[in-house]
Amino acid sequence: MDGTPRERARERTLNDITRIGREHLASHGAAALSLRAVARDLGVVSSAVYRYVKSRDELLTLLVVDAYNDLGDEVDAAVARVPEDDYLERFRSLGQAVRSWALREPARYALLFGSPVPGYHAPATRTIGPGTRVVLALVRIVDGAFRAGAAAPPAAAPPGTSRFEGGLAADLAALRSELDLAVPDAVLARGLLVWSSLFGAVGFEVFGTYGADTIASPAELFEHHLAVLAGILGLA
Amino acid sequence: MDGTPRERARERTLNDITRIGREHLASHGAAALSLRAVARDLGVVSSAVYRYVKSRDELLTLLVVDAYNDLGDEVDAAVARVPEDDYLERFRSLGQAVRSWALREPARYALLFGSPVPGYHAPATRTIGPGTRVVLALVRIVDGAFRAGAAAPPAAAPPGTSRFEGGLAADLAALRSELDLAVPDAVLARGLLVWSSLFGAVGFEVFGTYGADTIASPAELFEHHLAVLAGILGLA
DNA sequence: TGTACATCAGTGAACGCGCGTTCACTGATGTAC
DNA sequence: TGTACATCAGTGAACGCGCGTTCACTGATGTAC
Repeated sequence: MDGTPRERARERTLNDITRIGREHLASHGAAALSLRAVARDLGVVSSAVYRYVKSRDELLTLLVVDAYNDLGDEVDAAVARVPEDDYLERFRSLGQAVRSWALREPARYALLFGSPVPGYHAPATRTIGPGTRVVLALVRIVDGAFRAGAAAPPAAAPPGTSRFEGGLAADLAALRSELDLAVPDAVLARGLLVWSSLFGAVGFEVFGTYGADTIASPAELFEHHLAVLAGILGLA
Repeated sequence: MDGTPRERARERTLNDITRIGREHLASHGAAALSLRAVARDLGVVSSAVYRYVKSRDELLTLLVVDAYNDLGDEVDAAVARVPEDDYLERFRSLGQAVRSWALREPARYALLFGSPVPGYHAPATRTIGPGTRVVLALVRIVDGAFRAGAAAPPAAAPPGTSRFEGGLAADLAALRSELDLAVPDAVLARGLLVWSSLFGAVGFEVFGTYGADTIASPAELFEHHLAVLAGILGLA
């Protein structure tokens, strides 16, 4: 709300650009996102967009960050709606939030979790923060449950694997210290599995990998998946 | 090897086209796949390609089917390498085959399991068969293990879900009769979860969703994931 | 075996389209004195 | 309060590029008699 009129106009235009970009993403996909088309919809000559955005890639970055934050906001809100000590319900709420966002915004979901856009590399400095919000929220739930004694850690090593050693143990240790976690390796690794499984299930649904005629009740199937995933995390 | 010389030449050229298509897929992504570029690499004028392929979309379909079959062949071979009654090992072999194919062929993996190509719809009649080979192989393992009494079915309903009812129960029943399976709902549904989880884990790795610096030992992490997934299928 | 004809692969030009990016410019809005 | 100057949004033309698809054509290969 503050800033000179010029600054406010500039911000409004930037918002218009990302909004139009979102719309093009939805209708034509990330690979076809074009500055010229955005300019057209903005009602402005194509070169004018360069006052706001250095290049097509920067527009993509804008949209990536925007989408990560939108998803992150929604997930955080969904989690916060559940009492802090109801870890199972917090987890399910997180999962449902991811799914419903993805179904509502398939193109933005594809931008974040689908095929990489050819020729584009998201600059880590700008995307890492927003890009880790969901997994962070998930890990916080798992860690909280563990600290509260509300999660039954896996009794034995899963069949066929040795205990955690070598590179993986180092990865897990680094994560634990970086995020200040209490969970042991076995639980943290399961948290990562649940993370990728969640997006696997959502991706199959959003991208239509289940045949449409095969699974007529995807919502129920997803409910089931969440329950099983909660089970492997030991959430009561 | 048979057919007239003309027919053999035609087949050779068609193979060249799909091979070049694969290469372009790998270097530029599906959305940028272009008949003109393929023609250039084939050493032929762009309109000549239309003798072999009706349109760009048909080339994409060719590549989709080709990729599904390549993956399917590799998975089938990996599974067949393990004794029929070693269900756990057959499952792990399947998972590893999917992962190694995906890492070797990231662009083709993206074509099959990544974002849909904007404006392109795979014709079901040609892709359903090849597209279901992996899940079929997986379900066969799970069903075989169940029939042999080698899988411990989940003891109780997962927490927070009712028994299978309504649409989901109908979906599962349809699958069971269509594929001539013996597994109960609870196991079949877990099979579907494992299926999507497998591709979730592979997709995260192929698409770089784990930060590269976060997970330095993805192979070990994947081993772990497979073991846990085998566990939720009750494979000994 | 030879000839007439049909089939087919590949050519080259053209259609109309869209793209990212640069550049010198106009004119309005803001700022310093 | 008024004037001189700086800043900045937006213009319009141009650059060189690539795309899918159609069309009438040439010339080689195959086939029927």
